Amino acid sequence: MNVTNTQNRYLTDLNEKQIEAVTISNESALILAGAGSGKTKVLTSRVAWLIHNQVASPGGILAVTFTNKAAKEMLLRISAQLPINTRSMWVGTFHGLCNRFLKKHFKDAGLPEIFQILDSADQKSAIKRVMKSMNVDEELFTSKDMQYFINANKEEGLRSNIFKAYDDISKKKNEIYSMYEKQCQKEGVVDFAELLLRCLELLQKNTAIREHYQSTFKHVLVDEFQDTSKLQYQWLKLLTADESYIFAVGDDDQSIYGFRGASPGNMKDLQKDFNIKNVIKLEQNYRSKNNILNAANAIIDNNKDRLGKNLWAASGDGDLIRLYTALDDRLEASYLIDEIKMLHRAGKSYDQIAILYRNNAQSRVIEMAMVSNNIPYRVYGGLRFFERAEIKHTLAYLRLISNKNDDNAFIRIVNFPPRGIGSRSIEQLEDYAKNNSLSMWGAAKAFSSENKSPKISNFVELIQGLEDQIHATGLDESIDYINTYSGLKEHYSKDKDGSSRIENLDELVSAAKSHMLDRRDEGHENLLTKNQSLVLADFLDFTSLESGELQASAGDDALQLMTIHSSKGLEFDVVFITGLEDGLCPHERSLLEDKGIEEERRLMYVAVTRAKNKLYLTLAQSRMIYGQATYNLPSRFLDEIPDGLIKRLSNRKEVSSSPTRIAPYSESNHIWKVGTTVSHQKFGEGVVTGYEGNENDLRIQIKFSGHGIKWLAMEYAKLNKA
DNA sequence: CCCGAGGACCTTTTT
DNA sequence: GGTCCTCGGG
Repeated sequence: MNVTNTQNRYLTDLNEKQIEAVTISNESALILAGAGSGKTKVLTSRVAWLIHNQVASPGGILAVTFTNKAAKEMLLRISAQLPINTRSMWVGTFHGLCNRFLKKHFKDAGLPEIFQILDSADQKSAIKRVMKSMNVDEELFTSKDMQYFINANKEEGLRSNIFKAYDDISKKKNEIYSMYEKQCQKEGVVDFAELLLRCLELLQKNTAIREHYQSTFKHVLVDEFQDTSKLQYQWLKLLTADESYIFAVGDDDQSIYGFRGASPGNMKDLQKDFNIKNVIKLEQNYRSKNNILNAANAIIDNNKDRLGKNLWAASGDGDLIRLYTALDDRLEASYLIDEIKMLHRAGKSYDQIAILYRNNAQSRVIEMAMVSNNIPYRVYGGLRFFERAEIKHTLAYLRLISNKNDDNAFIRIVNFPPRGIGSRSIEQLEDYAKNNSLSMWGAAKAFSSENKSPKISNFVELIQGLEDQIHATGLDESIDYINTYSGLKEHYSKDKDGSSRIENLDELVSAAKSHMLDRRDEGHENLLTKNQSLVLADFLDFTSLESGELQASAGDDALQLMTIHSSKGLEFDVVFITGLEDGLCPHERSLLEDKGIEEERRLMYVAVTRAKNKLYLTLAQSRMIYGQATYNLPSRFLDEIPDGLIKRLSNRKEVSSSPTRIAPYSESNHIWKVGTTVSHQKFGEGVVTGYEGNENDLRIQIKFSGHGIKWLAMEYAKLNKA
């Protein structure tokens, strides 16, 4: 490879493989980028290289990621490398870019100019409304099932008029789906899946638009390609015409989002569809010590169907991996405390230490231990800023002002804060709206002009007053005004724990302010001054698409607590992977799924490769799950790590004072293994989810499909293997 | 309208 | 065990 080119300062600190990836010419590429191999660096250097060498203009580049955080990071790093403005580049998330397309071509997409985006919670309540209006009770299936049905079909590109019902239930579901589509269209709202599907359909149906973008985007770059869904892949294909090239970066071993539609098979399809001759593998790892990498390599080697790669580092072996077995989950947590205190005394800052777990429920015990030991910590995940109830309330006022057809928003705030418009009045409005094909707002206005209800008239006036305010002053001031005059602040001031909610409402004002400043920096001055309605709509898009990561008190030196899933992409000096028990990690439910165990193994691989210098693996022999003590075996993944890499520690803090515990009964001694399907005379079919006791008194925990979770004493119960 | 009792639920998550 | 939702009485 010729790297002597003087023009390419973008290549100076890249390794040979990275350079090969960055400088690939006139062909599409699949870059198999292992954990810690400089994936983002390659992607942004690629953009810089393309532009610098005039292979592409900024406007000819489309780069897509999954999260806003990643998109921001990408833009930041591109502009750090290149002295150009990045405004003309299309860089963003799949949803953000689709929204941009749909906004630009709203007419061709069959949408109103100002349409609102529903987040999952909004979608669910919209579905509930449909089901209620069709008198479908949630006995047969829930609104959650329905939500899954709709999103899965949209993901498959199936509209309700194409879907083929195979039984009565799916027939009913499809009827609801159809009504839901109509309702969204009428109300001018679009859910997340719709953003993608609508955009795909726009490109499919409209040749002129499709060809325009195909000739515009010469280079389409995709990050985390293994996480793309089938729909997203189709979208990418449609945007990339014959003379365009796709540059996909991903790692099949880090595909952990199968459950939400990720289709790592796209990597194989890509090779075929884009005629990719050689996959470029980035295997040099710049993050972890070799003991850690070798453990990761050994674990992932048990998966079949990999594209295959082996990580290595030039940085030496490092410490052995420490494996600690605690008697129970509380003692596991106190081991964490001991180790962390020790590390901290040795000068390690808390924020370089992460505690990972498989599910969120596990954080409770750990958090309690942290609190009682005064160790600062931060839990990732959970409720986002824009998802908080009080924020959604103010946003609903804004949404209704922005789009009077948004019945979701109307219903949310018509009686919040309480203003004496009870469920009976709301039902009357609903009926009136239905009979006269009006929106709820339309019905309220009709009621108001006929003086049917003074309370509803007041509400109509309130909204109109707030709307005037929006047009009279800036967005942030208007939000402040709404917070007060809607009565929200007063309402929360009466609440005993309402003060934090009021703080959040004020925080929303600053969020609006900084959003406008960002827009100004991005050069959208026109958008900001010309038309208040568009300013508002733009802000509302922002609040739906950017869920608002917890305003991280970035300066704080705090321990990092998160699920393994949310640790993807991050790195820490010290990593504790906790709860390494069969049933938890791998999760018992994954054992029932096809290929489930392989995804769990990838999860383990992701967890292990987060660690730079020190890796701790911990497990507990017994653990409280759903209020029950459960006994699990050590995770099977632990057996996959070569012995030479591990230092085993066990029950270092023996608890002589604790009451006699039933020793965990080895699973190999009985036939009722976790995951076994069994049948019971009375309860029917079920799956073994745990067990406790000993030879003489063995009890098995079984989850029955119809009767929930039961503990059965094997001495009495008559069980058969199904 | 508010509050408390009772029931169902319980893997992972971004947009 | 905890949370979230629903429903019914005050």
